[in-house]
Amino acid sequence: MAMSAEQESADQEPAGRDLDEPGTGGAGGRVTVTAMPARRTPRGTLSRQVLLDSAREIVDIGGVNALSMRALGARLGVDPTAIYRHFQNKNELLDALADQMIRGEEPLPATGDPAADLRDSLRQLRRQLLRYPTLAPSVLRQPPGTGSWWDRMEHAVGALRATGRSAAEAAAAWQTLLFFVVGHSLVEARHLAENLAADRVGAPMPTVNPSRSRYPELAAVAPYLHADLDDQFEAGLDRLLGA
Amino acid sequence: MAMSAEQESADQEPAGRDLDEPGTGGAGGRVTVTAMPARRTPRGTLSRQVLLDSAREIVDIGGVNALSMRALGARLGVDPTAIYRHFQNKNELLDALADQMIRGEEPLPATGDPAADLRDSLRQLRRQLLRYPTLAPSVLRQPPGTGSWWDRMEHAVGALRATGRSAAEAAAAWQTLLFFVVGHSLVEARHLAENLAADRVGAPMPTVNPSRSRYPELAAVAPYLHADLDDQFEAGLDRLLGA
DNA sequence: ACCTGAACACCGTTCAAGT
DNA sequence: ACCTGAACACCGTTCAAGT
Repeated sequence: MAMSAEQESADQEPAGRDLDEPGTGGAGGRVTVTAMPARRTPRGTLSRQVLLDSAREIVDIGGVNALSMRALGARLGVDPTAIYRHFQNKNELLDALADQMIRGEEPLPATGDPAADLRDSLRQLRRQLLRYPTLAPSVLRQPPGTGSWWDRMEHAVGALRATGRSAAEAAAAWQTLLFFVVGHSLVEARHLAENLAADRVGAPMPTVNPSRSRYPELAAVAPYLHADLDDQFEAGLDRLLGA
Repeated sequence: MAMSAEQESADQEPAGRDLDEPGTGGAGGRVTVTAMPARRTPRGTLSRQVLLDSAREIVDIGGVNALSMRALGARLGVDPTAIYRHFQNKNELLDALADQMIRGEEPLPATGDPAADLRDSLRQLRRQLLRYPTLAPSVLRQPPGTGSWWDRMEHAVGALRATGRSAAEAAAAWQTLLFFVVGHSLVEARHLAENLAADRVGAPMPTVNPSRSRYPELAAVAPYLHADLDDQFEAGLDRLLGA
């Protein structure tokens, strides 16, 4: 990741960062990631990679809403419209960002134990989404079966077949697993993003505490709901892979 | 629902509606949902319900990006800032919209066959998300265990227990099922939204056709991947509920 | 070839003013 | 009590111009 250390100079604003999709006007919580030494990037050094790295830093510090063409330009000491030499528009930039998030930086696990490798690769994907909580919903930009998904899919399907599953079984298992991991991670990511925005970190998911009269079933089951999200995730994998 | 029929007067613009999160400037594809008879809403008739209904119409016609405070005001013949009497801000409006999407309009199935009712309720949830493809990601605004989820959860957990599962089993099964349904539906919804934006409807998901040399596992498994998303969804439920 | 600057058509939100 | 209008501080993107 290599995030610049200078991020915490804007400590004056008490509120956290923006969480929600649209522009979010003047009210509290705007963090201007832009404010930087703003070393003017010399001509010819702008490139997709340079832009993507800066964009990821902005997202890391201020969330995806802090990422505007203007903020990105400012961070690099460059006119915002210069970005359009390298990306057709902001959507293309977000696509590329999503692709990098899916790919990640760690190699896919290859210990020789296919069952363990499969689980690890799914944990890896989850970790990757939780690392950029506000960017996580952008995974949906890359439909499974395109871009960075291919390598993950090849790896997972290979592992499934290596555990003795037929091609048909492996195909079906992969599709179900993937949707579970995506669903789980997106719900978690949203929760994480909300906590980051409110500057409380590590808050647990709201405990289900239903009124026994209105929600008798829920009340009966509440003690068994996994409070810990790691446990919940692993239990889901157990269920889908056959513990 | 009850969407006004007058939507297709803005037929001049060839391109579809906006898909992507941010404002999306001048380029093709902007549909102004605003253009309406703009009957001036008389004083005192503005309410949360009126605003939500109009907002849903805008989302239905132009996608979630067409929903701006200004557009909503214009649709009702009202100053945009009047909305702030009824919702603190746009996020609160989107929360309420998400809540209505999760709740839906059909009652939860209650045929007496708990296994069938459970599956039906999950299909219902999926349908509800696919009905507003661009709004679908907003389900993440309501974390499971809040708002409209409670009734769905009560219903599902009740059904699971009625099929003989223990409380612990029912809790674990529900959590896994929910994440699968959410993941599946969000991926589908994105695909749907993209097709609507491009004015091609009913296009299938991109077929996985990997090069046999780079992706041998994928190639072996490709024929078994469900091309049809309904089948894929049902297969996932089979897997999670024990066919 | 690559970047700049001004401009266009939008945003969400606040606040003083009107009825 | 409820709505309006002007204003503020933003957006993404285009296009002619500069170096």
